[in-house]
Amino acid sequence: MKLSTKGRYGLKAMYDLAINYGEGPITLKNIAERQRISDHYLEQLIATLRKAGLVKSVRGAHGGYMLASSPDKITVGEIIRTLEGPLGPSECVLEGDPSFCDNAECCVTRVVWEKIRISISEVIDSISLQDMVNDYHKLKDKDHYMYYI
Amino acid sequence: MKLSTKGRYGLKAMYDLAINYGEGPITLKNIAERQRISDHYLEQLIATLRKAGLVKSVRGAHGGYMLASSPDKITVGEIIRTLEGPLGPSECVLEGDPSFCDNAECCVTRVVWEKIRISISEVIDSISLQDMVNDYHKLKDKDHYMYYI
DNA sequence: AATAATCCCAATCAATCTACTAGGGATTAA
DNA sequence: TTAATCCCTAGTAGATTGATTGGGATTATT
Repeated sequence: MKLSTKGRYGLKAMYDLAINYGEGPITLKNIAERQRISDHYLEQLIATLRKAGLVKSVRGAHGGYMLASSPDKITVGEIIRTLEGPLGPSECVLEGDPSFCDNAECCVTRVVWEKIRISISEVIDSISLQDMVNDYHKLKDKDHYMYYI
Repeated sequence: MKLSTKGRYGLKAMYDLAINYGEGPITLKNIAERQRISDHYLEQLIATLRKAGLVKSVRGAHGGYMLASSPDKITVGEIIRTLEGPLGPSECVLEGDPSFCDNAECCVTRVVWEKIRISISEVIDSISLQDMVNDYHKLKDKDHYMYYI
């Protein structure tokens, strides 16, 4: 019941871009260093986010990446779904196209999975990158000496 | 972000035992057939549940399994944790002993994982096997012709 | 025009995990 | 004694994870 590193690293990267929103393109290398992620691996994740329209890229020297829209317009849910696919603790309750199950109409166990899926969705859809940036500034103001990425 | 079949089959099996609570020992073969699970595989899951004290066994001919306590005393959370281990979308927020992270005190991403973990816990700890049995009876009363396991 | 910095892309791979299967031993009711 | 059951250990094919490798394309700067 864990997220893979796709979702985890991906959110870290998007959060990093949110912290640096408005500063022009941020290089992959910088993000990877700050977030301590293999840069080649992160490249693949960012490619997915770019194709999904969450991130824009600038090629060539002085290029890099930036959020495609402002941090308050991007939710944690969009990011995680883009990288991990439709959410749900079981195939039969996956968002969008739950795979068919003979018993779906009357499966009591399924009711449980559905409740779990909904509660996860509620959490991740209610948190925007801006919320995370706000948390960052709160933490930063409390302990000046620490590095909060 | 899916549960493995351990948690999914395990809950199905426990639900089956809850439906048949008070009827004496239920054989593994019966459970496996009703729930359409490989019996040898289910055996391993039930062994785990038995060692955790959620299920009692009766050996020999006419033996089988039964819940160790009444369905209202057993939650979905106990069952899933027993089979899947401590819950959490990321190592750093696992229940019980979150693995150490240099950044834990000030990691904004971690705050998100913590919220997900808590919301999942709230759902699974609030549902007992008795709740599932009640759902079963409600469904059964509505559509008499279907087989609700 | 040359160069260095960057993004872009496809293929490969070791390690781990998942969902079993195989094969046999121990216990007990009939 | 026998058949029905639980109990236990080991193996395993296939999928997935989390990368690594090795290049190509684009662009700012010199």
